[in-house]
Amino acid sequence: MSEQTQSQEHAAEPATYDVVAAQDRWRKVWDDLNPFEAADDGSRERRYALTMFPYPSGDLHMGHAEVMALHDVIARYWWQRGYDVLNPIGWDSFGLPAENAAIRRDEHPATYTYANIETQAESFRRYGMSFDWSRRLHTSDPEYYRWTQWLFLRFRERGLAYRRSSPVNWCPNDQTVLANEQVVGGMCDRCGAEVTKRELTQWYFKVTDYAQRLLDDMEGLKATWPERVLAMQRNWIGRSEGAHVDFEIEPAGEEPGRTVTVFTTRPDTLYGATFFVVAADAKLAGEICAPEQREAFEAYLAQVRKETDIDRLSSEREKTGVFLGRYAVNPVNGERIPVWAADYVLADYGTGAVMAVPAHDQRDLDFAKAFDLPVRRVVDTGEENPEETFVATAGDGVYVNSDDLDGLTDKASGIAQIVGRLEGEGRGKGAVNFRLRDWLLSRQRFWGCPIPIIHCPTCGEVPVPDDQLPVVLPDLRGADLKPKGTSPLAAAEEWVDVDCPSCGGPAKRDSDTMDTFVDSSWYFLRYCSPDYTEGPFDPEAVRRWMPAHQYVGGVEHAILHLLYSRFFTKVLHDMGMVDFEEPFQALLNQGQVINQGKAMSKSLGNGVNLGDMIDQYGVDAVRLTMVFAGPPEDDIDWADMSPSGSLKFLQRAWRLSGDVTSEPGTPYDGGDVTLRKATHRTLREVEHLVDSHRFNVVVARVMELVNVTRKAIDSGCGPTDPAVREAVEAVAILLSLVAPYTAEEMWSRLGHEPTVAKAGWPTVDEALLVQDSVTAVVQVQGKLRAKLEVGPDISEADLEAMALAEPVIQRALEGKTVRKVIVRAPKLVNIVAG
RNA sequence: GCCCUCGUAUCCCAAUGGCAGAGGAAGAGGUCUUAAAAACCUUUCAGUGUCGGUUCGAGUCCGACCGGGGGCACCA
Repeated sequence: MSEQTQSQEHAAEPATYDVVAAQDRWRKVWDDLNPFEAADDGSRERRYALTMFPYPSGDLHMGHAEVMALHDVIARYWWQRGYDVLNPIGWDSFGLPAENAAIRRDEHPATYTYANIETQAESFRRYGMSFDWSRRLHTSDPEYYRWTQWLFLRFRERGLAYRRSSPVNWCPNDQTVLANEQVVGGMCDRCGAEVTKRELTQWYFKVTDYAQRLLDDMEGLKATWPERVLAMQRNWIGRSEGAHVDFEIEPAGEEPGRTVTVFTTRPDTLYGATFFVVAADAKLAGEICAPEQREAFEAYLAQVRKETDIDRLSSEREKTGVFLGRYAVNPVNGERIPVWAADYVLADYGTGAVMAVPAHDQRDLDFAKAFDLPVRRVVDTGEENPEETFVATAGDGVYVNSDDLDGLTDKASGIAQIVGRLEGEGRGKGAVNFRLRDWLLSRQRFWGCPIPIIHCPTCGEVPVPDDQLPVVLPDLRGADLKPKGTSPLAAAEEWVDVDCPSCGGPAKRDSDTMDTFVDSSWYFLRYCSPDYTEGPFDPEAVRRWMPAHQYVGGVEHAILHLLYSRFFTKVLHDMGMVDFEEPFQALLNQGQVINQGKAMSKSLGNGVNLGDMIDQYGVDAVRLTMVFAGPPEDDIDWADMSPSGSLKFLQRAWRLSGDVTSEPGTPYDGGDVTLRKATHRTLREVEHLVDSHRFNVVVARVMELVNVTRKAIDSGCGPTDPAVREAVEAVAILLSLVAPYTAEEMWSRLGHEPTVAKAGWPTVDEALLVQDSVTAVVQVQGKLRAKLEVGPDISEADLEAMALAEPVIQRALEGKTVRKVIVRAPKLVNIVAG
């Protein structure tokens, strides 16, 4: 500010505050006060505010800015309400990107990772996050992954971690296997390369054992989790009800007969089965193939193996397959039907074999058409006959050509009858099948948690004894980490070669590492007792804090991380280690920050750098912008944002604090009632708004309070009125949820000691919530006709009488009979007349 | 194809089934200023995607459709 303008100012008060200086000043004060460590002493009710821990890739971006701002509103609100808040932070610090970056830069992944963590930690501090830094953890620390390994071994003891050979998703670029969840549209979730299949022996978690419980327990989350997340998990688990039906495969020449079970959701169409299909890449196909068809089958199989998921996903695809030279016998009518191998049947769903009912399943019908196989309608739905139209019908209808089912008219009884019969004859039974597959957890990469298993030629799989955990990653500094299709760990001979813990003979360590989703499936438990050495967590500490009251994070983890964490929690429950079955009581998914129509990202070049925004507008303006942008779960279009508007508002709020002329501690009692009412009404409303996550409306309410306070000072009760002090103090406390630096500036200017973050929520005076008069609306036939000023506790009878006495109403009712009067005192009267 | 979700002013968005507008952005006008910025004041703008139903009363509840976003999908 120039000397000239300063000399013209009456009050020597500047019109704005120095954002940068304020950030520097309060950052130091907060570091000294350390106000956000959870006391965990039982003096106050506990609340656990959890935010999805970040992956340490470079510095923070606007996505972090949004989720952190929203999350911090909740945590800071809880502090103000007097709870003991657990608001921890940590890093999901194992993973491929660090490894790839390290290969590019020719340095150790740990160097890159821990440097990024420091950068992000510093940015979070600058951003004013109310984290409890004393509980910070990193999943790549041996003290952490020791317990990841320990948990793996416990899962294995319970039969929930096992090894098997099967075709797996393979990313040729990252040179590692992927879980189903990491394959999106046939592409690698990480690098976008086309995923292929490989036959490999891999570790799995038996998440399918928990499919039904994962589904059922979502009932209890309905009120507090977003419906779309529950819907996604439901889709992913993919429960379907039907039956297992046994078909005999006839002996053929030397080949013996055998029983093959199929899963079907339409056992009632069994009489319409005209052929039988086995997944070409299932073991079964090779086993039952007749010798004279062997050559044709092998050729077909080779062709199928070459296909990528992209090929398979294209919907307009012609059906392909090959006859296996064998016949199956339909258990209900003894009919012989040919057995084919095809790629439209999946080896890893159901039993890898289906009964084909072309009349009532479009895929089977397409196949029948391609190979000129018979079609037989067994349900007449009233639609055109699929035998002629080649359009399968799937609805209810009258059963035909179905022996004892004939004449039934609905699916439910058809299914019940045939399943009953099959069960009676021992040829089938009702069954449930899930789309969910077991979780493939091994990865052929270096920067992950080693699998604590030793392979011994004599003893087989031997777990590393608990007292030898953790199996620490070898220091491969300088070694070649480039992906080669086998884990880089396999090449570290002095690490791999060990004595068998069981027989003492020479053995080798398992050289795969775990999927990083294993690390993140239990970190929220570790936060409760991050230094505990007797187990992954202190059961008592977990009992005190868990389940987390609020989890905040991106919808991109709707399936993967959240499903896995739920699975882990249920297993731990069954092990008796925790006494709850769901880890996250409530879930909030923030939207994405969109720029130029797409989510911000480095590769698209549409990113807006958080540091730049902070330099330009300050931390508080950025936080306020993110919170005010709209409902938290909606996407934010950066083009609609106005951080400069946010800064303008903050300065406007801040100016109020300089106008207050009363002393701190002045009783508010005698203050201007109108302003006091506005203050107390705002506080009460904000309580409800925060609880229902309508943070954008919280900001609007604070703006409103700032506006009326401005008016009160300039043209109302004036700056000396205690109500003004009360209002401005309330504004500071309210702003402390969103704009901590500005709030602290105001609090200090109001004559208080830091920190405003712990000032405490003002007690709402119920008496000040009562309005002197209310505007009652009088409607005739639902249309507004008059407004009345009435007392808030007017009786229904009085209000009705007043309404009917109103001249406007009497005119409107002329020549009509009043049929009904609806009175909702004190707000509304609706007169029905005719 | 199945499932979830959203649709209010120029834009972002509010509105326990009860007066459609709280807040912001943009626009217009004004006060202050030599001027501009800042600040302050005033002000314009929709009948809620469409159709139907429930109700005394529907932006809100129900159904169908249209449009946007998302999930699942050769899953038998």
